[in-house]
Amino acid sequence: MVRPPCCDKLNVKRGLWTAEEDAKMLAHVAKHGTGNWTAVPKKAGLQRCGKSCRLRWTNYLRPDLKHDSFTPQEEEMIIRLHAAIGSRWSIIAQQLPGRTDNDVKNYWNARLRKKLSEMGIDPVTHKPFSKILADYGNIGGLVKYGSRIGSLSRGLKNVFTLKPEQYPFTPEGMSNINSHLMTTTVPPKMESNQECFLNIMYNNDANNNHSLDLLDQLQAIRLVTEASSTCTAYQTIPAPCILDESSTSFSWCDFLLEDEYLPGDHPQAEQENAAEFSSKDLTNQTQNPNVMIPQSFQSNTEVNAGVNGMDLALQSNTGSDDQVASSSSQHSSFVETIMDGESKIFLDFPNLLEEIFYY
DNA sequence: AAATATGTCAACCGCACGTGT
DNA sequence: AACACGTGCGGTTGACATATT
Repeated sequence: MVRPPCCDKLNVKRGLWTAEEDAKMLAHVAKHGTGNWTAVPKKAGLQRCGKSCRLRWTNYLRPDLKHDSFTPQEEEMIIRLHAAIGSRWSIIAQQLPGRTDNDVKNYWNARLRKKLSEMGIDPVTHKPFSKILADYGNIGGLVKYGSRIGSLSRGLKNVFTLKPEQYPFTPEGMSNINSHLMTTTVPPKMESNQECFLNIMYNNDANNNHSLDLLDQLQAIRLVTEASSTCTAYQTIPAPCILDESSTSFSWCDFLLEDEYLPGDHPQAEQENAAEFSSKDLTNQTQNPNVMIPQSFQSNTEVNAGVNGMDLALQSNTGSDDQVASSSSQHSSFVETIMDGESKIFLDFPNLLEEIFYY
């Protein structure tokens, strides 16, 4: 069933708002408050769609909005949160007082995405392009022109795409991709800047005053939402790079190694993990079957619970079908597994329901 | 000075979800 | 259960401003 348009498009004004329209809108809200937006145009004497009125209010006229440029602190926060939860602009905006989701989204698209790209970091996965292509090469498939590499956003649209003019090699020459990108596309200086940036942005920082709890919780949200989405998403979750801020030993190199790995890449680690999962950590797994926590991660502080969960969900999701199968096998269905995992997350982070999803 | 390219950001669109009937 | 409606969200567009050629 095709939904009818929310308003008669022939009789509504579109485009930029005039000062007069803004004044009418403000007067209406001052008198009647917000809500029932479909009735607002008529009541306020505006030839606008109700949706347009709401948008104008929420994105521009609201008195609590900041209209100045983003601060470095806000910029950093956006990058961190984007790394944690992706393009959930409304959630990110909630952590930045006076900013709207539209502000944050525009700022990301106009500035931050480009900034990261220029540093050789994929703005969607927050991983170096060279790493993404190296991983992609490891998969073993040939890359066709126009195929996606990295940039695994929910919508799968905002992607880093190979174009013939950008990478004018033939498919037969694909074996040269990695070396080409690692030696030519990312010069030493860029790598240095990249590592410095990543250390500052994603690793522990004594001067960092952002809420670790919040970021951990957002990680947990992403775990839940990603796990609750399609099975395909299991293979496309971006790496959680902002995570381990409390760990003093965490570095970018660790991140690269701890990142989603392919079965066979680390046979020893797989064995160790398998042993751990099968024995004493069973308790943890049953508490949250989607979050399998090996000993190496459990040694961290409790505040990393969500983070660890994310890491390991990634491992199980992206690397080992066996792990997924074993965790799922404790439940009668995939859906039950997801539901149990979700319940556990919200038990662990009860304030998520009150704070993060407060609208 | 004019043409073109690029950047910014307000606004629009379609879809999903929650709620009421 | 099915539908209508209101609302919110994320992706995209397009107008305008600014920079570059």
